[in-house]
Amino acid sequence: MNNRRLLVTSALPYANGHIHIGHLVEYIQTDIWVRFQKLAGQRCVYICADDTHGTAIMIRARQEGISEEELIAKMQQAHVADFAGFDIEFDHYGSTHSEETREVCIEIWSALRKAGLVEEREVVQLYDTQAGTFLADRFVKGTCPNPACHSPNQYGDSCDKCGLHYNPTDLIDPVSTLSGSKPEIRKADHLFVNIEKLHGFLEEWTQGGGHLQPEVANYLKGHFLCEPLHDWDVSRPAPYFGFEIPDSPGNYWYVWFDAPIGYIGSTKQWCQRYGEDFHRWWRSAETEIHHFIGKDITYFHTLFWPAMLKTGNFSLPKKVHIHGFLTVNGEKMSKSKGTFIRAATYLEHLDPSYLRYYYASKLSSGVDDIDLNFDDFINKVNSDLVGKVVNIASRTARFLERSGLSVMYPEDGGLFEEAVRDGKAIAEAYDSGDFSRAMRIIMAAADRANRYIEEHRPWEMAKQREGEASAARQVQDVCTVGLNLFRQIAIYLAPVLPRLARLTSELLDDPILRWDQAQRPLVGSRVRKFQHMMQRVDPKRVEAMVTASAEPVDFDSTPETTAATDDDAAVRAEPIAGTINFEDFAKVDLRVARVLAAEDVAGAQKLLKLTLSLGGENQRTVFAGIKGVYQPHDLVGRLVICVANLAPRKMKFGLSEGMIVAAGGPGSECYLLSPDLGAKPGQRVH
RNA sequence: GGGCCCGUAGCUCAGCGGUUAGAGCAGGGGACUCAUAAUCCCUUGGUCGCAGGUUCGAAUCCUGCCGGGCCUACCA
Repeated sequence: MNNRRLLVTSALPYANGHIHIGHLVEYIQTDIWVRFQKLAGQRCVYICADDTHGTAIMIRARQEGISEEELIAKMQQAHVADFAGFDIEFDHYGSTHSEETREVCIEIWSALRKAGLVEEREVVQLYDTQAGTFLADRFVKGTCPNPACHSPNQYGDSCDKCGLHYNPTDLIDPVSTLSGSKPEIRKADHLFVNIEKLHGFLEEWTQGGGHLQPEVANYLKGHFLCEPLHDWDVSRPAPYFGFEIPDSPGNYWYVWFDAPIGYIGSTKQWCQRYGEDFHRWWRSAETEIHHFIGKDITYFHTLFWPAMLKTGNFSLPKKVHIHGFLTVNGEKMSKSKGTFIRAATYLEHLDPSYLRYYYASKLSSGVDDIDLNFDDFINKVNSDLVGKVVNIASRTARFLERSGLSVMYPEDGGLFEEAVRDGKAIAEAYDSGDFSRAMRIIMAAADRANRYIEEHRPWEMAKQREGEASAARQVQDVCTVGLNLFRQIAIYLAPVLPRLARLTSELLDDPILRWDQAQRPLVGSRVRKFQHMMQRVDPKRVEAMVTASAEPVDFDSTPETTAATDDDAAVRAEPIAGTINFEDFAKVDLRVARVLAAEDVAGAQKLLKLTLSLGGENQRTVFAGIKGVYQPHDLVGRLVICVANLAPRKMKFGLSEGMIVAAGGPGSECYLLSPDLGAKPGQRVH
């Protein structure tokens, strides 16, 4: 396993949005893996870049009134800053909008042509004459073509009301979301890659060689490779922000064609910068290529990408590491709930080490989703990192400020050796991507260290009369053991917590640079004055971060949303009730009703007597506690909502056969609900 | 509609065919006071989503169902 050459990539973030905590799962995961490999002595290069092309970028630049180049430059700057804030250390961070990427695109394209894999076909699409562009499905809205549905305001691919799938050209009254104008149907020639011709190769590559996690290989086999592969549409007609296809003027490569090529383009830039031989990295069996991606882009990285590399005569990935998605508190990230947290927002409130450790403690080599649960997050970080790990240094280093570490490593009951043996298992876990296993082993070592200190009670010996050399030496020995156990742990955690490794290096005046430093105890060296290495997580800061994230500060919000300025007084006064299922809800029969008559009830302080019509002969007498808020003559004729199947209740003034619904707290304001225009008495509310 | 993944103690997860199912955190009791109310010892707590099947033996394999997450859509 020694002396490997590794070229590692994370998926290229799209230049249309900011980095958020969901993205960070992948970059932190990759960074930990890379740092581990480097620490272990491998030659390892971490390459990434911004993904900059496509319609979305073009549109966004127009909206902001700047050029695409300005937009992507601005975004790249923001991305780089976010990554740096989380200690994600790329060897090179480039852009797909580069000459190097263009060169490689041309190279692979020529190879595809030469291999006879490119075909031209006509595609019918909607075209926005005002914006001067073809419209992707999501840029068209109209009425659902299903005669039984006809829901308005549906996207160009399917109806979210009836579920029908159709072509954007089938929409009734289609409207471009870009200009609001009515698009026209136009034809254009597109270029397709016939990857079915590489079916045999893809079958072999995906199913063997350990290039993919077993569940991924299985998934591809069952769903793509069991039948002919579809041609891949890789061109888009002008206008389009991207690279124009040299032998097909007016057509551009689709963003997903050049995005992965950005891995190679960015490596090329790195090679030029450091005088490396490009061919040794991308066209040589001596280099292992490792891609880290999310499961949503499996398809591109495990079928198209290997097909392109193979045809272009580049090295194929040794492994594509696929991770799941992030949920927050068990749910998909939500802008309104404040769980859609941008990297920059996180950094304003919390230490990046917390998130790095938390993700590490949850990541396995599988494709499972991981959940960020804030209570768990606070507990885990405080208890594992501050209570256990940092605590070891905190309770021993102070005793060694004067004496330094013992000159000979003392007898420790085999603890140091035990942790040396752990190092092997931890290294294997890191290498295989099973970080949560590594964290578990490390925390067990931390528990042993704390127990050791507890049992040997250095503080008692320290209290003994001054001048007792033997007692002083005992304190020194016990703390030398404790601090060495801590140092091992800091080395093992260095891929996850580079900051802690740096602080440990400073404390012991001995830089942590290599994994195998954990195999030999440090002796005789001085110990600097101890300072806190990590603060506990303050739950208030987490809360503040969520609150800050709930504000609609991002550029991505859809135009339909309104900035919410309402306060939460009502919800605080009366908290949301426990969850019910649909059946519970369905038991309540709410109906539209018209007020036929309304009268004061003699002797009653709050009640009005209402006669309601549910249409036809259906009439109800209802006593409602709204006297003083509504005048009887204002109610007659209006529509209200009533609970139609509520058990009748005998009241002092007569039988009430239902209830009308109103908003507002008890005894305070009261607002009757009424249906929108067009509702008829007797209609049920669903 | 199709698919992938998950469902084990209050919470987060490990175990993935073989002794009485484990850990951390939280809860309860005690000890200690060097340490960022940290640490140490003891302890409560589980029909391993449900129902069938395979097996000498199933949390672990198979089938179906239920619940959750996610992806995708004339492409699966």
